[in-house]
Amino acid sequence: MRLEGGAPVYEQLERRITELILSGEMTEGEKLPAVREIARQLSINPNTVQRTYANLEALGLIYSIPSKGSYVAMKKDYIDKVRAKTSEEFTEAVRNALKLGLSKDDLNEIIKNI
Amino acid sequence: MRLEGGAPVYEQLERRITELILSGEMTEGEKLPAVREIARQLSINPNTVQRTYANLEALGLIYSIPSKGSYVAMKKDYIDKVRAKTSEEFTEAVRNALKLGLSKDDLNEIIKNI
DNA sequence: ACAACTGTACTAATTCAGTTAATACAGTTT
DNA sequence: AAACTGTATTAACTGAATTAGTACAGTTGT
Repeated sequence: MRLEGGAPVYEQLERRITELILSGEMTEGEKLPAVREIARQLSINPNTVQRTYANLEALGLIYSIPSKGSYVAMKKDYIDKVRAKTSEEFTEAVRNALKLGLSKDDLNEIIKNI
Repeated sequence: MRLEGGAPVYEQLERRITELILSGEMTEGEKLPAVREIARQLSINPNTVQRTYANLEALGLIYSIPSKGSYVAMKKDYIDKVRAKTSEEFTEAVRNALKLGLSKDDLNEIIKNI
C-alpha cells in the first residue's frame, strides 16, 4: 500500500472505512469484508487490517464478533462515544489551564470570542 | 545518567533546572553552569545539555548569550509565556469540541462543574 | 596575542518505539 | 471436515527521536 504521505497503513485504512460509514455508503449492521479479504485486495498484512478494525471498534464505529465477522455499528453509539471522549479531553484542557493560573472567567471569555 | 524511568536525559535535566528556578533556589539573573561543566559533572554529552538549555530558553525560563553564558530569566516573562501558550492550547481544545458537536453552553457547563 | 572559556551549528551514530509481518489458536458455518 | 471468521503472540523491520563527535565563532582575562 503506502500511498498517502507517511501515515501508517492501518491509519489510512481507518480513514477510508470511516468515510464509507459516515457518508452512508455502508449502513448500520452491514457486514464488513473479512480481515484476510481486505488484506488480499490491498496486498497488506492481515494483522494490519486487524489493527484497523480494533481501532474502529474502540471508536465505536464497528463491532466484531470472533469467528463471525465485523459489522457497522449504530451511528448513535459512535456519536455518543465521540461526545464522551471530547468532553473528557476538554475537561483535561480546563484542568490544565486552571492549574497554570487562568481563571474560569478567562476561559469563558475565550470561548465567547471564538 | 539515565536515572529516571525512560524519559530522555535532556528532559530530566530540564525538569531539574526548572525546579531549581521555580522553587527560588536560583534567582533572576543568576548565571547557570556552562554547558560543558554540567556535561562533565553528569557524564553526558555537552550537546544534550545544549538541547536542555535551548528548550528552557524557548520556555522563557532562561536566556543564553553566545560566548558569554546562560542566565535565569525574569519569572514574569516566563509566566507570560506559559499563559499565552496555555490560552492557545485551550482555544484549540474549544475549537475541537465545537467541531465535534458540543455547544458553547455545554463547555461553560463543564467549566462550571470542575 | 593567546589561552581558556562561552554558546551554537552540523553531521553521524545509536537507540528505541511504532509499525508490519509470520504464525498459531479457537470458534462458526456449510 | 474443509473453509471460513476474529484474535493473540512473537519476531522482524523501519524510521524518527535521542545522543555523540567535531568544528566554529565570539568573549574574557592574562
